[in-house]
Amino acid sequence: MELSKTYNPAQAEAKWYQYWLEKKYFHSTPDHREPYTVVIPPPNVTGVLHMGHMLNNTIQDVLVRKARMEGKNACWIPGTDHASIATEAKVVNKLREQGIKKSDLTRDEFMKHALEWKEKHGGIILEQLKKLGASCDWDRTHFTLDEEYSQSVLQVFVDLFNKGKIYRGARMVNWDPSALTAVSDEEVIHKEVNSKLFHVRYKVEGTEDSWIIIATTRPETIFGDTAVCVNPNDERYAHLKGKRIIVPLVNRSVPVIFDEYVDPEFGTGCLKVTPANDINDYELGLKHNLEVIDMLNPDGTLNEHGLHYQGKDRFEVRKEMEKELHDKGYLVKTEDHINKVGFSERTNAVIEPRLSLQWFLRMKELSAPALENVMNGKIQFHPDKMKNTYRHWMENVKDWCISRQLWWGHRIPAFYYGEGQNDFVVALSLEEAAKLATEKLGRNINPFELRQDEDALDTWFSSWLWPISVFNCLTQPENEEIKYYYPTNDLVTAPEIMFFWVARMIIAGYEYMGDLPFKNVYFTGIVRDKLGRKMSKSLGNSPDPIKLIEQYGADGVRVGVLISSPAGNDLPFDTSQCEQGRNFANKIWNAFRLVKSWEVQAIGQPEYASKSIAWFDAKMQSTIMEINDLFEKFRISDALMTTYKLVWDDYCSWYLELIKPEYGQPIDQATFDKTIYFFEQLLSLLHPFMPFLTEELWHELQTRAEGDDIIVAPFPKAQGFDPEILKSFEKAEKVITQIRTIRKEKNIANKVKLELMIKAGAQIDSSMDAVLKKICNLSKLDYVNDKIGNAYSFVQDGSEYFIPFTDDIDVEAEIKKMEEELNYTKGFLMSVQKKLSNEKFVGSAPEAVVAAERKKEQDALDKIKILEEKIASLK
RNA sequence: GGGCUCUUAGCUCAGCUGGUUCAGAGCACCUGCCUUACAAGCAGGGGGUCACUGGUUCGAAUCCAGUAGGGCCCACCA
Repeated sequence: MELSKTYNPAQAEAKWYQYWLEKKYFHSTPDHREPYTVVIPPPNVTGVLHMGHMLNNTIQDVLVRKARMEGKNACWIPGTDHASIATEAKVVNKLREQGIKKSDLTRDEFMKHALEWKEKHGGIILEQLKKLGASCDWDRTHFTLDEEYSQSVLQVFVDLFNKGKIYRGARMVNWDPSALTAVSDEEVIHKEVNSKLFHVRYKVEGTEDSWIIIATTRPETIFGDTAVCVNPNDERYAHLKGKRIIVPLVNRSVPVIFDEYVDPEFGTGCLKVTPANDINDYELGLKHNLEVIDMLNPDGTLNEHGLHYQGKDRFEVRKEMEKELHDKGYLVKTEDHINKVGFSERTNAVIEPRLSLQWFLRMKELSAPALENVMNGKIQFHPDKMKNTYRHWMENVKDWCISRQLWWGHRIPAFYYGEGQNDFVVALSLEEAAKLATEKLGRNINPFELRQDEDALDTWFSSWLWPISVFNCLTQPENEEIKYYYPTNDLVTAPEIMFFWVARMIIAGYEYMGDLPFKNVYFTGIVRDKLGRKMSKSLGNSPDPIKLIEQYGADGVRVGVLISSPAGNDLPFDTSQCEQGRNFANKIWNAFRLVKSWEVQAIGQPEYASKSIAWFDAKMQSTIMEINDLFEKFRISDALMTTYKLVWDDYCSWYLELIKPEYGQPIDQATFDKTIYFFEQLLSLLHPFMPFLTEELWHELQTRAEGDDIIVAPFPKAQGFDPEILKSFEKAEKVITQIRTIRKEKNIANKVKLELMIKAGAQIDSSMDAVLKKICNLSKLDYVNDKIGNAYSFVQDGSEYFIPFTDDIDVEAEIKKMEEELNYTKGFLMSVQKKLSNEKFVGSAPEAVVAAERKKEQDALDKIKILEEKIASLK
């Protein structure tokens, strides 16, 4: 059958993925082998694959496949995250389109809709990962809202509550008025925005015409003002001591308070205080015992305190108030101002500080072992410098607000028996709660008297248990699986979620397992477009990964995303990289076509072939050492590049060209066998990066016995090798390049045979002569004692090489070329001699270094001598 | 504002504890080639005061200090 000139990925990909699944190669159960475990960073259940996932999961698959080939019991656990805010927002939107308001639904009804949504869209992303070749154990797919998983989340909540780590309290939280929920500090993105600084005058109470001017960016919060604050050292306002101020529009009388918090340099040095709507003002309020007036509804509109603005959104109010304040003579001036505003990561709404009752987790003590064991290297970060960022956060860790005012999530297992702030118990079930309440109150409490907390837990409060709960350790303690697979080995994730997820998993690991959750954390970079912008859906600058796979093949895309993506570095992605990957796949395919085309016969092995085999074997062994070393250091891109060069340059460009029989000629058995063996070794090295192509060729090269598949073939280990062969070959390479250059410059076709005469220098190495003869298409290779006239010549490693003219040449040009080389060598010699004449250098540098310089000097002198003689002879 | 980090070829990056792995790789570029594995290819080639300024040293891309400019994280200046 005629083989296609190019590799056709689509067919191979479908075939082999199915094959691997059928053979259960991805499936893992505990056995006697060393485990190698990776848990996937669970993508949003309703998400679709983007380039970030591609990068992240390709790296994981490379690690997992390599471990599997190394004979480890590789287990890569997939799954999805319920992503409460994001998913609930999607469901709410969808319902709105259908004319259904969330507020019209009961919690159960809403959950039903959400689950339907999840059934419909859930897990698309996992199907997409299969296209990429991800070798996850799909039998172990988890979802953070699954029953058993949920059970473990609630158990942890109850446990931490009982340990006194969880408390409920009124706190200023980041309120998302769009999602109607509190969000954590980490979910708030601060951005600089252009705004206005409004200078508004407030009248001093009891005076006719005495005013103070306050600068604010948020005039609408005037309705919540309960004080005016100045710096006690500010002379300008000393006269306000004991005075009260009338807040404009509302005509509320508020006290003047003095606090060093106020910066006299900013604005007018006079601050309006709205404790309900600003975190700093809140602190001031606590300190100075101020009244708290919240003028905002949860959805960001003004409430009854907003008077005639009631029901209008805060931003609309700001605009209208500018006019009203101006018309009524309160607005002194406005000036442009740049300030930072917090936006919700999920909904992009402007975050409002809001006072509310929330649940918190005390972090300080809990996080101590997590900090310690990263800093002491028990858990390693790649790149290592990420530790610094981690340390900074951990040392300043704040309590974690774990409640969210959402339904799509784990409902907080707190049950209220009264209206008081502390009239509740925490338990795993209603019955248990009733029992506890009965004990607590000393009177009988029935389950139906209890009311469960309406809030759900922050999504990260479930994902922080991921490496533990995928093995059901909390619900089935000490089970075989957790004992076998935990701690997991490597975690591959994005630096953005170092605090959200990585840090908290480490915390949970030490708290619940008494041990680290993973040994290595590999931080990928952010995938950016050509212009350096982050690839995102909203910008529309992210290519569809599935289309890319269709276009370039999964292997091509995998190579494309890995080829220039060192750990921790951003990946500036361009589809041309996938082209490079596809071309590489094609190159390998064609190497296979060549090998496949040979006819094997029982003939003797030529010397050039045995030499080439010896060289390539040494080259491959030394490169395998390098590759394994790079893997150990998690330098995945470099490992790929090193493999790439071994295959393309050394195997295809050098080795195959060397041993290739002339057209139509057969090849000897020994050489053929070795060539196949090398090919198989290379395919094995490539398999983690390019799983489909390698499996395809593995089976094309030979008919295989049952179970002889590359996915479980041993990953090559370096054998010993003779470095001298590598050196000899390197020298030969230089000579070959010289001859090729002559051919090109003199326009001598490759098929024209040439003669080569060598006047050997002291360091001549003739071990590769057969190779030289073969690849340079030489009819003759002889050693001579005297120079050859009428020949092209060059000097390499102290020996002179001559190629007798095949026809007339330009002598002048030859002389000119040699004179140029002579000049360069003389300059080089001078610099070396200068160094050697420096007594301090000779005195203080190590002997080896001085000796090396001396050798350089001698070599240069030799070369100059040869060149001068040559020029003379040509003249 | 604080902390961390970076600056090497047109682009993306290697260069460990200062000296033959010292100025490198891949891509891009230029010049020849449609040579029966591969033009998604082959062969050859050009290209960098290693951000800047000082210092330490016989010797600095490499160590130190400062300057400039990026990036990331944290932070309550209305």
